[in-house]
Parts: sequence; structure tokens; C-alpha cells
Amino acid sequence: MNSQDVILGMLLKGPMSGYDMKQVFQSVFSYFYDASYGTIYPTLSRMEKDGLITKESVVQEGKPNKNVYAVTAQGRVAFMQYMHSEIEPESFRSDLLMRMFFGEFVDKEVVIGWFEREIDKKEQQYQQLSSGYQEFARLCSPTKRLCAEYGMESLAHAIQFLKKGLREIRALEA
Amino acid sequence: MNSQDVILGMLLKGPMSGYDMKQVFQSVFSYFYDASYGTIYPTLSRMEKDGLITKESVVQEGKPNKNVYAVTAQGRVAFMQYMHSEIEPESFRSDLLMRMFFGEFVDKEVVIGWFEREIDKKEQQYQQLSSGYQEFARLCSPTKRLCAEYGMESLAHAIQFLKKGLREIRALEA
DNA sequence: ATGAACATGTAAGTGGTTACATGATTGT
DNA sequence: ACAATCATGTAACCACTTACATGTTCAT
Repeated sequence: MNSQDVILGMLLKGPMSGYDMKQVFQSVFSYFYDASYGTIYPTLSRMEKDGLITKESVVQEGKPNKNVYAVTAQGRVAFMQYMHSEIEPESFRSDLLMRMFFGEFVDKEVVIGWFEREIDKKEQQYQQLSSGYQEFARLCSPTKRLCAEYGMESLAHAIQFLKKGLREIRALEA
Repeated sequence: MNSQDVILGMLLKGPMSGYDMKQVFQSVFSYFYDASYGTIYPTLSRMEKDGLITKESVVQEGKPNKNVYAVTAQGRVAFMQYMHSEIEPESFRSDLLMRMFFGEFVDKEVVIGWFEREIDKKEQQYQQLSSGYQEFARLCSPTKRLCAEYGMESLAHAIQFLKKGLREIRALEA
């Protein structure tokens, strides 16, 4: 899975701009994917050059022009190739867990601070994800709904674990 | 958190080689971190050059020589700076979740295959993680134990979710 | 006039991975 | 003889991010 595969998938539902895509990454996709403009725009240029998508400049009222892209037949083929390839292993990297692993080398108060800030952050993420969920769930496909639920449940589970962990750490003497 | 921080943390417990570190990444760290030899060896060279660690060549019986590294006072300072810096946000990227998001574009059987293979893979990971846990938990610090439990519980939760999801997908007509 | 949201793009840098290359030693 | 494990290293590549650069439009 690279940015090209993701872009093709999004365009299958209808034409959109690079800016629109970034919005999607920051909402529905935020739990399991992200890409910056520095990835999105050059990728779109390359994909147009390769004939996977076509560009159309759209004049908007009250807003700057935007480049709206649509997927070509060739793009559809490339997307289907991706969807039938081997699933890549998940990549997860956590600074919090690494620090927990080395937690014995810092004061208990420092560790408590890490937990508190991480719980806050994850609770915000959970709110953000679940706020859009209700209308989303009615409109979308069963697998898309499952995908959103996976994110919310994992986040809820992580929050519960961290809260339990925080209580355990606080209960420690010294 | 980069490879340098992780290496420093590991060396605080005692000297070790690049090869040893890779073993650790593949066992205890496997849930939340990994690095290839192509990262480890060049990083060790650079850190030695920077005075964060020292190298000693150790002759072994029945095995090739190995370069064993130890952390210096300067290395300790660098590690403590890391431990007191801002926690970096987690990075998670999932090909499975991305495909679930686009699941409506492929046959139900394809989606079922994804779930089955992913459940297998995660169950193996869970076995691997929990196999080493018992002795590990007695020996290690409370935060290190919490770190290992986080990995196991998250994995167990993911497996339960995927099994439930698989049943839902199978129940779908068409 | 000033900031926020909309919109696109590039250049330099980063932090890795993959594949390759080498070689010792042990067990089968 | 051959595979497996132990052990180190490099070169080429890759997919990104960050910071910069530019400009429109709208609301205050």
C-alpha cells in the first residue's frame, strides 16, 4: 500500500482534488493512514503523467481554482492489481511503549506525565473518530463500517489499558 | 524516538552487539518497534564516532568474533535528553484496514481471505509474545511488564475483533 | 490589515529498507 | 556438501516529511 493505491481507491468514488484528499486523511483515515501535501501533490502529478488519472481545472465561486482528478481505465486496473496483491504487514511504532520499556531509568512522576498526556490525546482522537461515525455508518459499505469500528474500538481499548496502567504506577511505592 | 535512542536504552542494561540487538527487536520489541541490520550497523558506527558508545572486539569460542558496544557518559546524557523530550505521536499504518475501507470493490471471498490470513498471523504473533512473557514478567520493571502486556492485550483485542468481523462478512448475502 | 481557510507546488533532508557481499562455525 | 545460525558491513534506493514559496478569498 502506497499513496498511489490510496489515491486510486478514493477516486473510484468520484473525482476530487489533492486538498480534498488531505481532508479525508485527517478524518476517516486518521487511525491507520496519513500523507502530507508533500506526498500528495507530487504523486498526483506522476500519476497523471503515467495515465492513471486525468486532471481538470475547476473554477470555483468564492474559492481559488482547484485541480480535480478522475481515475482512468488504466488506473482502475492498477487499483485492482493492488487489491489482489499480498497484504503488507502492519507497521506500528510507538514512542510511548519504547519509553515504558525504559521506564526504570526515569522518575515515577515522569512516567505518570507520559500516561496522562497520552490518555488525553487518545480520548480526543476517540471523540473525533466517533463524532463522524453515526451518519457515516448508515451511508457506507459493511467493510468500511467495520474499518471505522476497528479504529474506535482499538482506541477505546488502549484508553482503558492506559488508565489501568496509570493506577498501577501511582500505586507503586518509591 | 530513532534507532540511536533505542540503542542507547538497550546498552544501559549492559554491553551488547548489533546482532544481539536485532534479536531483541524480533522478540520483546516486535509489537512496537523494528530495525534492520542496514539501520543498526551504520548507526552503531556513527554513534561510536560521536563518542556515545565504545566498541570492543570479543573473541568467541565456536562462533565468529563480535563487536560489543558499551554506552559512555556522553551516551547516558543523550539518552536522558531523549527520555525527557516530548513524546512523539504513534505511527500506525495498516494495509488491511485500507483494503477494508475499499472492500466494496472486490468479491466477498477476497475479503474473507484477508481476514483469515490476518487472524492467523496475529494469533502467531500473540503466541510468540506470550511464550516469553512468564519469566520475563518476574524479572523486569513494572513499566516494562506493562509494555509487554499492552502488546499482548492489543493483539488479543484485534484478534477478537477480526473474528467477529469475519462472522459478519460471512453472514452477508451476495 | 490581518488571520483563517482554501489551494498548489517544490527542494532538501531524513530515516529508514532491500539487496548484495563476505565470512566463520556447527550440525546433518 | 549443504543448510542454518552467527556475525558484520555497504550501496542503492525509497517513501516519505518539513520547510519553504505562492497565491486567493472571506470574515472580522
